[in-house]
Amino acid sequence: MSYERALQCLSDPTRRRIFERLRAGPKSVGVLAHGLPVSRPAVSQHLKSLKQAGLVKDRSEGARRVYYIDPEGLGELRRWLDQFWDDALEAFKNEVEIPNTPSRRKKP
Amino acid sequence: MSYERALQCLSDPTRRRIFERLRAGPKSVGVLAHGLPVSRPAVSQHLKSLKQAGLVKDRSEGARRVYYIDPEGLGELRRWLDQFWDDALEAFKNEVEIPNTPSRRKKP
DNA sequence: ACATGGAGTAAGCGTTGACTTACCGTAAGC
DNA sequence: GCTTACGGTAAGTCAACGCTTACTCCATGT
Repeated sequence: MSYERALQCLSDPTRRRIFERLRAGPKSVGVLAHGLPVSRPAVSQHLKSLKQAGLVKDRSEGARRVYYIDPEGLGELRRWLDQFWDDALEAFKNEVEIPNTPSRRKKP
Repeated sequence: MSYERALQCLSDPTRRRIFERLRAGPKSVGVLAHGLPVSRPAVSQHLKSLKQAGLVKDRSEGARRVYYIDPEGLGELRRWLDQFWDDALEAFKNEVEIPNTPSRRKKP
């Protein structure tokens, strides 16, 4: 239902960097923002998008908010891609190496 | 090297529609444009992007240009996603259901 | 209670990018 | 040859979006 959102989210480089940094483990917003070339509010906004796309979850840990990867959105994306992959491979076999313009050829 | 481009490409709804229509088989630009809510030049531009991302290939068939899905870009995307997926699942197990704010709780 | 730090929200700005119309090259048919 | 269909390119427009600064809320510590 929302692989569209996941794609949309992961298309942005900054958002991807945030997401990839979460791969090492859960991190707070401040920690995520530190080392990125954008301000902390920007990171907050990106995290909001990622959350809506089902790509991350968060829990509050005292005053901090800790984010971590949610396999949900990633799974949807994967399913969509896999289903595509199968069809694509099969269709590709029928189309491989059909020469360009079999009708007429330029003669210099 | 270019899963970034693939993501960027597939994030656009129109481009996705074009790409998904190619799943049924190779199609010319005109056929692709017909039935889409955008003009034919727009489709041309999208196809250019898709091609640069390694998501489609084209061959000329007389006066027509026929596009079809190229598994190359799809494969890169899939590899990136899969590698992510494994890490994400494992990391997720350690983080499931940690309650919010174990320290202090609101009492109404 | 007050001060501090961590994080989400609002408003505004600037850029990116998806779309349009108009134009140009090229291949097929008369 | 000329004409017609097909498709890529150019230039310009407008909305979407990523970022910033400012403000506010909440949780902790002294």
